[in-house]
Amino acid sequence: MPGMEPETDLVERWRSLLTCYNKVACDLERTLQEAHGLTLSEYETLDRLTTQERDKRRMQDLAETMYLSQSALSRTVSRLAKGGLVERTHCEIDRRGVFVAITEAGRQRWTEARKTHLAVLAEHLTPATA
Amino acid sequence: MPGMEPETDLVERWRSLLTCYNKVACDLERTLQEAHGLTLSEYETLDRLTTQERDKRRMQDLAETMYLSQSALSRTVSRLAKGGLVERTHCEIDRRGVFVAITEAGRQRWTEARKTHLAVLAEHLTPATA
DNA sequence: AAACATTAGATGCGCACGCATCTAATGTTC
DNA sequence: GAACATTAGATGCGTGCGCATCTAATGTTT
Repeated sequence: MPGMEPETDLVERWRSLLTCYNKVACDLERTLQEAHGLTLSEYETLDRLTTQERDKRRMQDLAETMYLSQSALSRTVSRLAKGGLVERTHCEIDRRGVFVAITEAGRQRWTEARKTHLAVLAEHLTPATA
Repeated sequence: MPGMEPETDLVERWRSLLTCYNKVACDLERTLQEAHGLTLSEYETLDRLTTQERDKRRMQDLAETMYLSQSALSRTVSRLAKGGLVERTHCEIDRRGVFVAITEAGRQRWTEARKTHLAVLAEHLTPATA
């Protein structure tokens, strides 16, 4: 009898996703803040900016690869800019657009934070973690 | 050469977890709110109260099976109580403790919301979703 | 039993979030 | 080219969160 109780499976999968995610995210958030003064979103933003080869990214492109709402990303970039980890430059061709570029300080901060990030991840999801 | 690049794998797993979780959670949050006036946390709390057989649960026991901080759970239960979906009763033996019991209205609301919940889950994580 | 430590849960606080809206620039239509 | 629609990103607003702290009840020590 196929499809007997797929609901239970579904809910169970979701619950483990929920639990697992929150454990990791919470720990990451706390640890990154303590050790490097970065929010998880801030770290992830820097990460996108270093990983993707281009040195400049439009907000929009950045948004596509992220999980944040448009407004949340906007504010995250604002915070990073205020801290000097990122620079905003107007797009010449389309002056509505905004380019975001990581600064040297940003790259440095990211390099340090990366170790912490990896350590926390390793601690939580090394084996098969649902 | 074992352990060559476990870092990349680790980060990739995390990223997909992050993305997947946020998609589902965000949709769930929005849909549950619209259709039933429930927060995700509120729904999950009701879910714990109906699924676990006991009719009464101490805050502490409830907290163990959940992903929320103590304060967040406390406020979630407050909201549910204000809406009449849950009842708090003092524990006689240890008067610091608080029992939480789902009400008939709560059970009803949960029953309706469950359909929505399952539908959203099905929509997002039917196949192999990382 | 008086003083101290611990524990259960509530609450003040600051913060990041999503939604809706606003502003300014670009595209489109007549 | 003037009026309207659309688009990129910023901002007002309300909300739920975690952390730290507070309150009240229980345990423990002497």
